[in-house]
Amino acid sequence: MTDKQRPKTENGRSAGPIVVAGPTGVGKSDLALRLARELSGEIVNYDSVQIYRGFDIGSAKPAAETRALVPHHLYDVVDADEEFNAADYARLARPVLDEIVRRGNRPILVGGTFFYLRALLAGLPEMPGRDEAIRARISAVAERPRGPVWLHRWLSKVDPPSGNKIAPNDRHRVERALEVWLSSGRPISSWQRPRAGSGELPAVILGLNIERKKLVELLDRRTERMFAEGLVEETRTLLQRYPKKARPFGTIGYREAIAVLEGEMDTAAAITETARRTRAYAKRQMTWLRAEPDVQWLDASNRDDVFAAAMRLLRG
RNA sequence: GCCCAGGUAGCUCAGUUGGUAGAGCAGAGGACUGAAAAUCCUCGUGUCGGCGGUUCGAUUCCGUCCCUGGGCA
Repeated sequence: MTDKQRPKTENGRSAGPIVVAGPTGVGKSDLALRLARELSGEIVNYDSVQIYRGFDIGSAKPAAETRALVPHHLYDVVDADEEFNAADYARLARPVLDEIVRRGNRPILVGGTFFYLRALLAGLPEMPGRDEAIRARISAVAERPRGPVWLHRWLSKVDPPSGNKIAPNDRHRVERALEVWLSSGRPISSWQRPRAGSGELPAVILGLNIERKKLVELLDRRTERMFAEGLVEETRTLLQRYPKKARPFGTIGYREAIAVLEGEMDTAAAITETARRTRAYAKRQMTWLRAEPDVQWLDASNRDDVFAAAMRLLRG
């Protein structure tokens, strides 16, 4: 995205959404809040777990008091037992963004699920969506002893590029590719993203980053805090409302909390494991973001400094 | 002091019936087309505790010493 393409308002500021990105725990929510207050912004979540009702502690969801300060959108809008994915997210978020702009405010996207962000900003190919019946057939095969291998061979036959690109063990992608093939008769690799420009939303992407060692410290402490603040109890309550196989129960922290409730892990082990997975997650986020073009990197070691740097960047 | 079990990759360990060794985890890098906090891919030379001995060759067998854990005194 060049400055030329970016629409300008009367005062010369770019009017597109601001995206706050970076690994988990760097202080994205904090910066987003400050920016929102300064720029009459409204916050829009793009975190795949914070979107769920009731998954608060483990997802580090902004507190109610914080949310009262500035409009916050797309938190607590999905139930854990509902099917929800990136396409649903994009469908949900697009009108929210439009309304904010219509109100004359600035959308500030904050979260960590860059796949959702991409689905929203760049769009997804207009290919068939999820089909539970087809899914069921495919996973029935996947359950068999050599099932996954068989599925991957099948994929390679009907869609060589995908067979080549997707690892046999990457069952989510193998199964989705076959799902598209079965429901459309077309290989998933033949579906293209919508043309650039059509519906694409211009955005300023702020990438927050801090030294890895410092981040790890922050994450370890945050994990301990989550358990101290009652992550296990929160999970116990949520399990009364949603089936254990509900998607968000597989996420970082909740999976471990369930293990504690079932007596498979003691709290200390759960904390270690959660911290471990959090670090791995932060790393994956950095990998994604590094490959993303047009990210404006900011040093997030100090909260006041990032804010100042972000403002300078947005005004300049 | 004696007996037993160990000392192998940052950690937990496997293994070599003697030919200088390999998994998981950690760590690093990467992928990402409706499960994405998910799912997956790539990367492992380390005086195999020290010193001697036997041997063409020892991390592997023998001796001895050191260290750790447990037991007995």
